[in-house]
Amino acid sequence: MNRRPTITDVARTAGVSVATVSKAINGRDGVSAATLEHVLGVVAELGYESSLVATSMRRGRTNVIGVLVAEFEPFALELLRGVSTALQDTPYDVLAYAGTVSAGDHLGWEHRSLSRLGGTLIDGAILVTPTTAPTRASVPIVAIDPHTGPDGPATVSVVNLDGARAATEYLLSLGHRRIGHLRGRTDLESAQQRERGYREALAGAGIPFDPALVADGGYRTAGATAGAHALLDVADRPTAVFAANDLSAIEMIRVASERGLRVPEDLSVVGFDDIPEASSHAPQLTTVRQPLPAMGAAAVRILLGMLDGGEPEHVRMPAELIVRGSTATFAA
Amino acid sequence: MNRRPTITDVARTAGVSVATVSKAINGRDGVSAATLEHVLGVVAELGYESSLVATSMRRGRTNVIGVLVAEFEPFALELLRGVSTALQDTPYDVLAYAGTVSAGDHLGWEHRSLSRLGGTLIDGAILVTPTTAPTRASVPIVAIDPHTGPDGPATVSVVNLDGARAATEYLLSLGHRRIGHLRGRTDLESAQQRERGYREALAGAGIPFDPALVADGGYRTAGATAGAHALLDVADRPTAVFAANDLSAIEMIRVASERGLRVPEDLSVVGFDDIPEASSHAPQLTTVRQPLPAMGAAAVRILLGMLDGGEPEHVRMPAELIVRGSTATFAA
DNA sequence: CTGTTAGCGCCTTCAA
DNA sequence: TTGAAGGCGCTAACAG
Repeated sequence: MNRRPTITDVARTAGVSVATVSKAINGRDGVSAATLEHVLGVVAELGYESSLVATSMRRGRTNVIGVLVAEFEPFALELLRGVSTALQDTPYDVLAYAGTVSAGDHLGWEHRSLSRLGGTLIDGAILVTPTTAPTRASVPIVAIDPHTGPDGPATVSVVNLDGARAATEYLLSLGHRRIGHLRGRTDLESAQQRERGYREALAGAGIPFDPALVADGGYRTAGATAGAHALLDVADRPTAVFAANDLSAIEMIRVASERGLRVPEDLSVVGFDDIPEASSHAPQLTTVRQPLPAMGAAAVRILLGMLDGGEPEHVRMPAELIVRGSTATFAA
Repeated sequence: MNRRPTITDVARTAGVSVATVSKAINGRDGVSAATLEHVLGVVAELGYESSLVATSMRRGRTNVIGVLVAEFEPFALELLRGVSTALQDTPYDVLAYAGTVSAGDHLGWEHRSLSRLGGTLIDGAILVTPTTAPTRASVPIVAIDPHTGPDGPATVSVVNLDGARAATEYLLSLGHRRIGHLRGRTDLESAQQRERGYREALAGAGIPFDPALVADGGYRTAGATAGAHALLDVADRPTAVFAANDLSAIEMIRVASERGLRVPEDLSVVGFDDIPEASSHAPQLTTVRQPLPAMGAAAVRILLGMLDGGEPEHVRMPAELIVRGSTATFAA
């Protein structure tokens, strides 16, 4: 647990000033070949690496991109893969940060994380499903699955409306007429669009909208439990459910099973996202795929562009229905 | 892109000194109730959050745990989930860092990352499959799937030997006699143990070891390609392959398919890890499961203990054979 | 070519 | 109860 060597240790060992060491390390000129070699030798010997913290405090740039999340859940992790891969051959390192929300923080985790890391530790940030549209950011920002629609910061998202419509229309094509919706985090544009897609598909099929068939899921397993029960408690219970994401779809299935319903025989369920769990689940989940790694990569591209003086962009990527085993034709 | 508010901004706005703001924020006493309220009001108004960088530079602790990885691949991501979950109800935030290896860095990414973040940004570190046993660390460390065996830093790993033996014995039980091994990163203890388990199983069945049936995979997709080809190039080619991890198992299957071999009909393949891809792959992968989230949680437990003055521990978790579709009986 | 100085944002003595 | 001063490790002026 001995202290890491600092630039001062290097300077003392090499018998030169701290400034000279700094110059040597950073390849500035104004250092003789002999001194340079000597200093670098000491650096290697001591195993010195400059402190990211001190450097970033002094310098503007750190060459680190931050991926800010509320929580490391599958959705964020898949994005992270894409981000990481896209940053592979750039000089940037990736730093993923999950900030716990302090109790009385009204501004949300993204504000806190941004404020704590931005301007110092990270050169730019990718926000995953932020709960708010960050204003006054100190670094360039790209939001994935943003709070608001295309305005303000740069955004990357899928065509949620089309995806949701496709999912619902697929259930309709299977003969279902009582179709429930376990909706997502209503503060996110994605959840709103998915509900809208659901409604539009119903309307297109001439089915009147029944408010009782929509319950809150909040995109999270824990949050979906009550909603799942609620949907199954409806007198004329739905024969199919379009859940706003895979996590809540999986919870929907779990709750249904708990109540003795078989999926897909007694209840069809469609999710959204296509996280890895979707295909490893039993039964495998019919879902709407978001190209998560590609979305992460797109966010990187935009962010690097912005760091280079470019304009914020708004990218929409396609969503694709993936039919698997959690859906079946409605047997009246 | 306006600058984030600093403590100085708060002080100026509130009409007090920086020191007073600091005390107010950190709940130190020596601040009158009136001043406290006023200052906190300004803090809220300005949306001020202390800079993690500046704070960590000045203070020792940051309440941030670092998960240091070479790359965000599935193995690391699954661990990250466990770490994140385990840290949920603690005051610690999680910071995952993937440091790119600078060209001529002999000491490895973990040294660099540790040196750059340790002692300043993070209070403790969890190292994922480090390439070297870090000495002289400035913060408590737990290594997952460590370089060396149980000595030095705290470690978390599975019983690789048993897992590998179980995998190989399963292939033997299916009637296979020519069994290849696509081995892992030979610098890691896990890869060595897995090869040993493979050999012991063969020996136990009275099958002489054939060096031609062992090829290097290096745990990575790209690294496994050549090894996969090599195994299939052997005159009397293996009818089954035990790959040292899932990523190389999947690559093994891809290469086999490319050469017109069907899995599992013509070639059985077993992996190791049970990353999400294992079950979503077609065919689903027979593999040896590592309880990755649990391992991440165990690392957290140990690390928090060490931060609390506890001793380093060495935890071994069980590995379990999961039989799926990539293996079949050998039809002579 | 080298060293001295100042200061990034923050917290902690120590004085007033 | 408050504020002034120093310093964490580092880099960018500037001076020698």
